[in-house]
Amino acid sequence: MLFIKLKAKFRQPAFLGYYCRFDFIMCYSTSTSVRKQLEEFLGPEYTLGGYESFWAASGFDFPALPVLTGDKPFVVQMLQWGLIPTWAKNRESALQIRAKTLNARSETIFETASFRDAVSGQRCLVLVDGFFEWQHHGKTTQPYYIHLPGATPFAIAGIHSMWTDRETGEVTDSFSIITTVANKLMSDIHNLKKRMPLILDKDQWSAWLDPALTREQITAMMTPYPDGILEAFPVSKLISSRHKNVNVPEVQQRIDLVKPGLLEF
DNA sequence: CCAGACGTTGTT
DNA sequence: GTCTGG
DNA sequence: CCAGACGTTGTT
DNA sequence: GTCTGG
Repeated sequence: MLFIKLKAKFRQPAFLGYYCRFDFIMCYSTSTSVRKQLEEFLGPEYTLGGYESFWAASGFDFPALPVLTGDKPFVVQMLQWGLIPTWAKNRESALQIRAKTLNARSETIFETASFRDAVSGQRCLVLVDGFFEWQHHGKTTQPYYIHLPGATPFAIAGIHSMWTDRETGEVTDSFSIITTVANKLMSDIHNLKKRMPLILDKDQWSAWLDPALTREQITAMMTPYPDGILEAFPVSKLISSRHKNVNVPEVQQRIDLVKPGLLEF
Protein backbone atom coordinates (compact mmCIF):
# COMPACT_ATOMS: atom_id res chain seq x y z
CA MET A 1 0.00 0.00 0.00
CA LEU A 2 1.39 3.34 -0.99
CA PHE A 3 0.74 6.29 1.24
CA ILE A 4 1.24 9.74 -0.02
CA LYS A 5 2.13 12.18 2.71
CA LEU A 6 1.20 15.71 2.15
CA LYS A 7 2.70 18.88 3.44
CA ALA A 8 0.49 21.83 2.93
CA LYS A 9 2.36 24.84 1.67
CA PHE A 10 -0.10 27.53 0.86
CA ARG A 11 0.73 30.40 -1.35
CA GLN A 12 -1.28 33.27 -2.67
CA PRO A 13 -3.93 32.10 -5.06
CA ALA A 14 -2.75 32.91 -8.55
CA PHE A 15 -6.25 33.89 -9.48
CA LEU A 16 -9.78 33.87 -8.35
CA GLY A 17 -12.51 32.19 -10.18
CA TYR A 18 -15.09 29.56 -9.93
CA TYR A 19 -14.52 26.07 -10.98
CA CYS A 20 -16.32 22.96 -11.28
CA ARG A 21 -15.32 19.53 -10.32
CA PHE A 22 -16.86 17.73 -13.16
CA ASP A 23 -18.15 14.50 -11.82
CA PHE A 24 -19.82 15.25 -8.62
CA ILE A 25 -18.22 18.24 -7.21
CA MET A 26 -17.18 21.76 -7.68
CA CYS A 27 -17.36 25.16 -9.01
CA TYR A 28 -15.85 28.20 -7.45
CA SER A 29 -15.29 31.66 -6.33
CA THR A 30 -16.69 34.70 -4.65
CA SER A 31 -15.40 38.19 -4.99
CA THR A 32 -16.55 41.01 -7.21
CA SER A 33 -13.21 40.84 -9.02
CA VAL A 34 -14.21 37.45 -10.33
CA ARG A 35 -17.31 38.92 -11.87
CA LYS A 36 -15.20 41.63 -13.47
CA GLN A 37 -12.73 39.10 -14.73
CA LEU A 38 -15.49 37.10 -16.37
CA GLU A 39 -17.10 40.26 -17.76
CA GLU A 40 -13.81 41.17 -19.38
CA PHE A 41 -13.33 37.72 -20.79
CA LEU A 42 -16.83 37.52 -22.23
CA GLY A 43 -16.88 40.99 -23.72
CA PRO A 44 -19.63 43.61 -24.07
CA GLU A 45 -22.15 41.49 -25.98
CA TYR A 46 -22.68 39.30 -22.93
CA THR A 47 -24.94 39.98 -19.96
CA LEU A 48 -24.00 38.52 -16.59
CA GLY A 49 -27.45 38.88 -15.05
CA GLY A 50 -27.74 36.95 -11.82
CA TYR A 51 -24.25 35.49 -12.17
CA GLU A 52 -22.85 34.09 -8.98
CA SER A 53 -19.44 32.57 -8.39
CA PHE A 54 -18.11 29.96 -6.00
CA TRP A 55 -14.87 28.61 -4.67
CA ALA A 56 -16.27 25.17 -5.00
CA ALA A 57 -19.60 23.57 -5.70
CA SER A 58 -20.54 19.95 -5.29
CA GLY A 59 -22.82 18.34 -7.82
CA PHE A 60 -24.60 16.52 -5.03
CA ASP A 61 -25.76 19.85 -3.68
CA PHE A 62 -27.39 20.47 -7.07
CA PRO A 63 -26.16 24.05 -7.17
CA ALA A 64 -27.30 26.66 -9.67
CA LEU A 65 -24.27 27.46 -11.84
CA PRO A 66 -23.61 30.01 -14.61
CA VAL A 67 -24.66 28.63 -17.97
CA LEU A 68 -25.21 29.82 -21.54
CA THR A 69 -28.01 28.20 -23.49
CA GLY A 70 -28.96 28.17 -27.16
CA ASP A 71 -32.03 30.30 -26.44
CA LYS A 72 -30.05 33.15 -24.94
CA PRO A 73 -26.43 32.54 -25.95
CA PHE A 74 -25.24 35.89 -24.61
CA VAL A 75 -27.01 35.87 -21.26
CA VAL A 76 -25.47 34.11 -18.29
CA GLN A 77 -28.22 32.19 -16.54
CA MET A 78 -28.06 30.22 -13.33
CA LEU A 79 -29.18 26.68 -14.10
CA GLN A 80 -29.40 23.81 -11.71
CA TRP A 81 -26.87 20.99 -11.97
CA GLY A 82 -28.60 17.62 -12.30
CA LEU A 83 -30.82 17.33 -15.36
CA ILE A 84 -34.50 16.66 -14.79
CA PRO A 85 -36.06 15.29 -18.00
CA THR A 86 -39.35 16.81 -19.12
CA TRP A 87 -41.15 13.54 -18.46
CA ALA A 88 -40.44 13.38 -14.71
CA LYS A 89 -43.86 12.80 -13.18
CA ASN A 90 -43.55 14.54 -9.84
CA ARG A 91 -41.13 16.22 -7.50
CA GLU A 92 -40.10 12.98 -5.89
CA SER A 93 -39.12 11.35 -9.15
CA ALA A 94 -37.43 14.56 -10.29
CA LEU A 95 -35.21 14.57 -7.20
CA GLN A 96 -34.47 10.92 -7.66
CA ILE A 97 -33.45 11.26 -11.26
CA ARG A 98 -31.29 14.35 -11.00
CA ALA A 99 -28.90 12.55 -8.65
CA LYS A 100 -28.07 10.33 -11.61
CA THR A 101 -27.81 12.97 -14.28
CA LEU A 102 -24.89 15.09 -13.13
CA ASN A 103 -22.80 13.69 -15.98
CA ALA A 104 -23.81 12.43 -19.40
CA ARG A 105 -21.48 10.15 -21.35
CA SER A 106 -20.94 11.46 -24.86
CA GLU A 107 -20.73 7.91 -26.22
CA THR A 108 -24.32 7.07 -25.25
CA ILE A 109 -25.98 10.45 -24.94
CA PHE A 110 -28.14 10.02 -28.05
CA GLU A 111 -29.61 6.77 -26.74
CA THR A 112 -30.12 7.26 -23.01
CA ALA A 113 -33.69 8.11 -22.09
CA SER A 114 -32.76 11.00 -19.82
CA PHE A 115 -30.53 12.76 -22.33
CA ARG A 116 -31.55 12.02 -25.89
CA ASP A 117 -34.23 14.70 -26.15
CA ALA A 118 -32.00 17.41 -24.73
CA VAL A 119 -28.89 16.67 -26.75
CA SER A 120 -30.49 17.45 -30.10
CA GLY A 121 -31.91 20.86 -29.33
CA GLN A 122 -31.05 21.92 -25.78
CA ARG A 123 -27.31 22.24 -25.59
CA CYS A 124 -25.60 24.55 -23.13
CA LEU A 125 -22.24 25.69 -21.80
CA VAL A 126 -21.24 25.72 -18.14
CA LEU A 127 -18.83 28.58 -17.48
CA VAL A 128 -15.90 27.55 -15.30
CA ASP A 129 -12.25 28.27 -14.89
CA GLY A 130 -11.28 24.87 -13.63
CA PHE A 131 -12.37 21.60 -12.12
CA PHE A 132 -11.15 18.90 -9.75
CA GLU A 133 -10.28 15.33 -10.35
CA TRP A 134 -8.78 12.62 -8.14
CA GLN A 135 -5.71 10.55 -8.77
CA HIS A 136 -5.75 7.12 -7.18
CA HIS A 137 -2.80 5.64 -5.32
CA GLY A 138 -3.88 2.38 -3.82
CA LYS A 139 -6.51 3.12 -1.26
CA THR A 140 -5.78 6.81 -1.15
CA THR A 141 -6.59 9.59 -3.53
CA GLN A 142 -4.93 12.85 -4.37
CA PRO A 143 -7.12 15.62 -5.71
CA TYR A 144 -5.87 17.93 -8.44
CA TYR A 145 -7.13 21.21 -9.76
CA ILE A 146 -7.14 21.44 -13.54
CA HIS A 147 -7.25 24.75 -15.37
CA LEU A 148 -6.05 26.74 -18.39
CA PRO A 149 -2.94 28.94 -18.32
CA GLY A 150 -3.64 32.33 -16.81
CA ALA A 151 -6.91 31.10 -15.29
CA THR A 152 -8.58 31.63 -18.64
CA PRO A 153 -12.26 30.76 -18.36
CA PHE A 154 -13.64 28.02 -20.55
CA ALA A 155 -16.87 26.12 -20.89
CA ILE A 156 -17.84 22.59 -20.10
CA ALA A 157 -20.37 21.49 -22.69
CA GLY A 158 -23.69 20.28 -21.42
CA ILE A 159 -27.34 19.74 -22.17
CA HIS A 160 -30.30 21.21 -20.36
CA SER A 161 -33.98 20.63 -19.85
CA MET A 162 -36.99 22.56 -18.58
CA TRP A 163 -39.14 20.69 -16.16
CA THR A 164 -42.53 21.86 -14.90
CA ASP A 165 -43.81 20.63 -11.57
CA ARG A 166 -47.45 19.93 -12.36
CA GLU A 167 -48.46 20.33 -8.74
CA THR A 168 -46.98 23.77 -8.18
CA GLY A 169 -46.42 25.05 -11.71
CA GLU A 170 -42.81 25.72 -10.78
CA VAL A 171 -40.36 25.50 -13.69
CA THR A 172 -36.80 24.21 -13.22
CA ASP A 173 -34.11 24.61 -15.86
CA SER A 174 -31.44 22.03 -15.13
CA PHE A 175 -28.38 20.60 -16.87
CA SER A 176 -25.91 17.75 -17.19
CA ILE A 177 -22.29 18.10 -18.18
CA ILE A 178 -20.91 15.90 -20.91
CA THR A 179 -17.94 13.59 -20.42
CA THR A 180 -15.60 12.06 -22.95
CA VAL A 181 -12.43 9.98 -22.90
CA ALA A 182 -9.49 11.61 -21.14
CA ASN A 183 -6.65 13.32 -22.96
CA LYS A 184 -3.08 12.62 -21.84
CA LEU A 185 -3.01 14.85 -18.77
CA MET A 186 -6.39 13.65 -17.59
CA SER A 187 -5.46 10.00 -18.12
CA ASP A 188 -2.57 10.55 -15.70
CA ILE A 189 -4.75 12.24 -13.10
CA HIS A 190 -8.00 10.34 -13.52
CA ASN A 191 -5.83 7.25 -13.75
CA LEU A 192 -8.53 4.65 -13.27
CA LYS A 193 -11.52 5.86 -15.15
CA LYS A 194 -9.73 8.05 -17.65
CA ARG A 195 -12.60 10.40 -18.38
CA MET A 196 -12.79 14.15 -18.66
CA PRO A 197 -15.42 16.82 -19.21
CA LEU A 198 -16.08 18.00 -22.74
CA ILE A 199 -14.27 21.34 -22.80
CA LEU A 200 -15.03 23.99 -25.39
CA ASP A 201 -13.07 27.17 -25.99
CA LYS A 202 -14.90 30.42 -26.60
CA ASP A 203 -14.47 30.20 -30.38
CA GLN A 204 -16.50 26.97 -30.38
CA TRP A 205 -19.36 28.24 -28.26
CA SER A 206 -21.62 29.56 -31.00
CA ALA A 207 -21.26 26.34 -32.98
CA TRP A 208 -22.19 24.22 -29.96
CA LEU A 209 -25.24 26.33 -29.16
CA ASP A 210 -26.48 26.39 -32.77
CA PRO A 211 -29.85 24.60 -32.67
CA ALA A 212 -29.48 23.51 -36.29
CA LEU A 213 -26.57 21.15 -35.62
CA THR A 214 -26.99 17.61 -36.91
CA ARG A 215 -26.22 14.58 -34.83
CA GLU A 216 -23.04 14.10 -36.85
CA GLN A 217 -21.91 17.66 -36.21
CA ILE A 218 -22.61 17.30 -32.49
CA THR A 219 -20.70 14.04 -32.32
CA ALA A 220 -17.78 15.61 -34.13
CA MET A 221 -17.49 18.22 -31.38
CA MET A 222 -17.41 15.67 -28.56
CA THR A 223 -13.68 15.05 -28.47
CA PRO A 224 -11.08 15.23 -25.68
CA TYR A 225 -9.38 18.57 -25.18
CA PRO A 226 -6.09 18.81 -27.13
CA ASP A 227 -2.95 17.68 -25.27
CA GLY A 228 -0.40 20.11 -23.95
CA ILE A 229 -2.67 22.98 -22.98
CA LEU A 230 -4.40 22.22 -19.69
CA GLU A 231 -2.40 22.56 -16.48
CA ALA A 232 -2.86 20.85 -13.13
CA PHE A 233 -1.56 20.95 -9.59
CA PRO A 234 -2.26 18.96 -6.42
CA VAL A 235 -4.58 20.46 -3.82
CA SER A 236 -5.49 19.60 -0.25
CA LYS A 237 -8.02 16.89 0.47
CA LEU A 238 -10.29 19.53 1.87
CA ILE A 239 -12.04 19.37 -1.47
CA SER A 240 -12.99 15.75 -0.76
CA SER A 241 -14.73 16.57 2.49
CA ARG A 242 -18.42 16.03 2.64
CA HIS A 243 -19.30 17.92 5.78
CA LYS A 244 -16.80 20.73 5.82
CA ASN A 245 -17.57 23.80 3.81
CA VAL A 246 -15.47 23.44 0.68
CA ASN A 247 -16.62 26.73 -0.77
CA VAL A 248 -13.52 28.51 0.56
CA PRO A 249 -10.36 29.79 -1.18
CA GLU A 250 -8.15 27.10 0.38
CA VAL A 251 -9.62 24.37 -1.81
CA GLN A 252 -7.74 25.67 -4.80
CA GLN A 253 -4.39 26.26 -3.15
CA ARG A 254 -1.49 24.25 -4.43
CA ILE A 255 0.19 21.85 -2.02
CA ASP A 256 3.54 20.11 -2.31
CA LEU A 257 3.63 16.35 -2.30
CA VAL A 258 6.22 15.29 0.32
CA LYS A 259 6.53 11.95 -1.35
CA PRO A 260 5.87 12.78 -4.95
CA GLY A 261 2.85 11.13 -6.46
CA LEU A 262 2.86 9.40 -9.78
CA LEU A 263 3.00 12.76 -11.38
CA GLU A 264 4.58 16.12 -11.09
CA PHE A 265 3.30 18.88 -13.29
C1' DC B 1 -50.10 -6.40 -20.18
C1' DC B 2 -48.27 -3.30 -16.14
C1' DA B 3 -44.55 -1.56 -13.12
C1' DG B 4 -40.51 0.51 -12.84
C1' DA B 5 -36.53 2.57 -14.58
C1' DC B 6 -34.67 6.29 -16.83
C1' DG B 7 -27.13 7.34 -14.51
C1' DT B 8 -22.12 7.86 -13.60
C1' DT B 9 -18.24 6.91 -11.10
C1' DG B 10 -15.26 3.58 -9.28
C1' DT B 11 -12.37 -1.56 -7.90
C1' DT B 12 -3.34 0.93 -6.73
C1' DG C 1 -42.30 9.87 -22.83
C1' DT C 2 -40.50 5.25 -23.85
C1' DC C 3 -38.16 1.06 -22.99
C1' DT C 4 -37.37 -3.21 -20.31
C1' DG C 5 -38.29 -6.95 -17.29
C1' DG C 6 -41.41 -9.89 -15.32
C1' DC D 1 -15.72 10.81 -3.87
C1' DC D 2 -17.39 10.16 1.47
C1' DA D 3 -20.82 8.95 5.15
C1' DG D 4 -23.64 5.80 6.90
C1' DA D 5 -25.85 1.52 7.11
C1' DC D 6 -25.39 -3.11 7.96
C1' DG D 7 -33.10 -5.84 9.09
C1' DT D 8 -37.71 -8.04 8.98
C1' DT D 9 -42.68 -8.28 8.88
C1' DG D 10 -46.59 -6.89 6.69
C1' DT D 11 -48.86 -3.63 3.77
C1' DT D 12 -53.26 -0.49 -0.50
C1' DG E 1 -15.64 -5.25 5.36
C1' DT E 2 -18.76 -3.74 1.85
C1' DC E 3 -22.68 -1.72 -0.17
C1' DT E 4 -25.71 2.27 -0.91
C1' DG E 5 -27.22 6.96 -1.14
C1' DG E 6 -26.18 11.52 -1.95
